[in-house]
Amino acid sequence: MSPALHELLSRPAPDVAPRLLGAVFVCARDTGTVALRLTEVEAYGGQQDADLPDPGAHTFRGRTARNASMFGPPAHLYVYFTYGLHHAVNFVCRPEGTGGGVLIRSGEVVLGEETATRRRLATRSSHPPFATLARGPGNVAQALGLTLDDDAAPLVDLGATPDPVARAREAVAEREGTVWSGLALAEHPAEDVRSTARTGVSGEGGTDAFPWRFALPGEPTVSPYRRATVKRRRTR
DNA sequence: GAGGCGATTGCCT
DNA sequence: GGCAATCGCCTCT
Repeated sequence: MSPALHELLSRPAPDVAPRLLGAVFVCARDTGTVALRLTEVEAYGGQQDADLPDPGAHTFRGRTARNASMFGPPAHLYVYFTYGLHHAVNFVCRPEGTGGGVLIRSGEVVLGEETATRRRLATRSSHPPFATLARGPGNVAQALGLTLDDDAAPLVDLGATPDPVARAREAVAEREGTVWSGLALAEHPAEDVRSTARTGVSGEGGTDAFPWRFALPGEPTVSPYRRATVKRRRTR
């Protein structure tokens, strides 16, 4: 892979995340190819020796079997399974070798709309509106066809171009018939980026102390903000 | 070895 | 706005 993406993802996640908005994330699978123009991401920091320990991150309590890939080389995927039914995907970052990542929260489907729709219909009773095909982390993973099998998979660097969508299309054609994931960066960073507290993160990590959710304003594909669910004791 | 609960989603009221 | 669904990681006993 060329050094550009690797160099970018070697930086701390909060620096990387806003730069990913507008980039195009391609996942080519046997079951179809889908590409997303990223509109919403969240940064998750490294462990104790990062500048700012991140209590909202999976890395916070150290390396485990589940989060091992987050401590691996940058420019790889970290896919995890949660709530017994959803997958979510991160790009692994590496601030000073402490682990970290950028959660892909939402994107606009720019390639493979039919495939994405078919995958999403597997768990829905109604046809998903276009803007919701990849809105929310669980929906992103489902639309792209990502599962735990894709954890630690490498991210192919498709370069930085003025037209990442076109670049993604070219790459899909070039690599027809193979299974791969890749990222085409936008040549220029998005000018208008909104940062807020992270969605669904409980405790201190979900407050304004960590304004590490980044989104493109005005995009219909950006997920609504939700607070972390309040813990309720099970009543037998 | 057991139990709590999560970087969520979609349907129901 | 409430809450069920559903599984496995992680913590504590």
